[in-house]
Amino acid sequence: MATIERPTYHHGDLRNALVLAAVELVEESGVDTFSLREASRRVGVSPSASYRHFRDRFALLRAVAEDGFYRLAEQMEAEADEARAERHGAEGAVAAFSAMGRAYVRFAVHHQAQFRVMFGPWARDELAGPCAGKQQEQDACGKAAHATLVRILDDLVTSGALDAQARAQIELVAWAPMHGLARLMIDGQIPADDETLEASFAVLERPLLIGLGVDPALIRRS
Amino acid sequence: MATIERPTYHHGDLRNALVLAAVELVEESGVDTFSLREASRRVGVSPSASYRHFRDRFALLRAVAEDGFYRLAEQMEAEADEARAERHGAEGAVAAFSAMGRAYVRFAVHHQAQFRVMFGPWARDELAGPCAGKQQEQDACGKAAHATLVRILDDLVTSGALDAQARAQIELVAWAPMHGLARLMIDGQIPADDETLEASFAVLERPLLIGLGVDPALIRRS
DNA sequence: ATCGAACGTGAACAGTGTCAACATAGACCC
DNA sequence: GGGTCTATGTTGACACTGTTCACGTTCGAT
Repeated sequence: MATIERPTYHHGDLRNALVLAAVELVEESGVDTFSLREASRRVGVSPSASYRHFRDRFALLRAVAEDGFYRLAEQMEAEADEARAERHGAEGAVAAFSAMGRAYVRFAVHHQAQFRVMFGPWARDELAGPCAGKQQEQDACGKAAHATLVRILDDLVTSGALDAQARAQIELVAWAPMHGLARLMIDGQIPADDETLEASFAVLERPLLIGLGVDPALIRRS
Repeated sequence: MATIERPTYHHGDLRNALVLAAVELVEESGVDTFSLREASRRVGVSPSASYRHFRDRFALLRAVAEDGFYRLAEQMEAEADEARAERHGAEGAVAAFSAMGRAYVRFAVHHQAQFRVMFGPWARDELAGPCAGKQQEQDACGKAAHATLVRILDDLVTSGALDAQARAQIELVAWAPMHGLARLMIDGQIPADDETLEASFAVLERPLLIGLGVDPALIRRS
């Protein structure tokens, strides 16, 4: 008794449809109340059908996370490129770095529930079972976003904006504050509106760059 | 059919017992699989008994969070005081600040699941129902820990270690990186062992303080 | 056209949150 | 003491969940 009429017996793209529905559900009502049954229902398929594509409920959530990481990487890359395009040399590299950080936090605030799923506790199992396909990409989960980060950090050094010695530290020194700000906002410790976001980001950015030895003259307002 | 023999019909301290059991359960098997029924079972009481003390499952989790915030505040305060005691003036204030940050991250790593509960999405409902008692403390949830933070930050300024103008920013500039580091560790992005903790903390600390304008000479290794 | 594999269905199980009706025991007044 | 009130705990039920198993349906290759 499928809740949605479907012309064909086979769905055709069930896996993706489930992930999409799961993203929606999670954004609507949170991770805790997320139910595999309701996702199946929304897609118009019996609950057991989902088990052809995901070993269990958490496997589906992991797919939601993966989807999030790809979107995040896209977003970060796009905004970083745009920021760099308007400037050149070290200043461009710093602007790209800054834009990437802002994009990170913005993504979190605009996709709160999905962001929570991305860093949820259901990360490192083996994703075996029927979903072993796409082995190539299985671990590329968070890697895409991380690769973007690395690329932009390297630019900071090669453009001369950052001391090569600081390069080893900056990954953590940049990531932790942004991640912290993002979490504090989506978890309700800091208001999660766009103005607060911009203000908080600005407050965080300067001391960080200066502490790392970046010339303050290279830091510009967007 | 209580699973644990209990001499008296009334438990006597059920509310606290439930919170304690919930903390244990959450640390053992994570937040997602946490069940009110199992907490009740472990205490030796029927599931419905819990509803005399908590409106629903999330109310119990909120109590777990509250418990965590008190423990966190204790820990931070203790370690900060200890660090300050060994020094004096501005150097003492900086040492206390640093110790507090380390305590924050350490607490998160040593009480991973509870820390996650503390910042979970079940924060701001109204905690009505039968648990309306202790109205005085209801919102003091995260306040205790936050008050500790404020006190130590003020010390930074009054001791002269920090420019008064930077005071407005430091709350965020200090909190976000520490919170970010903590989350990255408990969520598996960064190894969660004590050595990595100390190393990462050290990497983060310097640029932060310097970026805020603290004299590097005041920063000492613990 | 046939046949195996991939995909989807239905019914079932145990476990869950939650509620309403009932049972017990302590407190408080006489 | 006895008698009532109220806080607390129990039983039994309902709807829902994750998950599995035996069974249909369709697609693709031979």
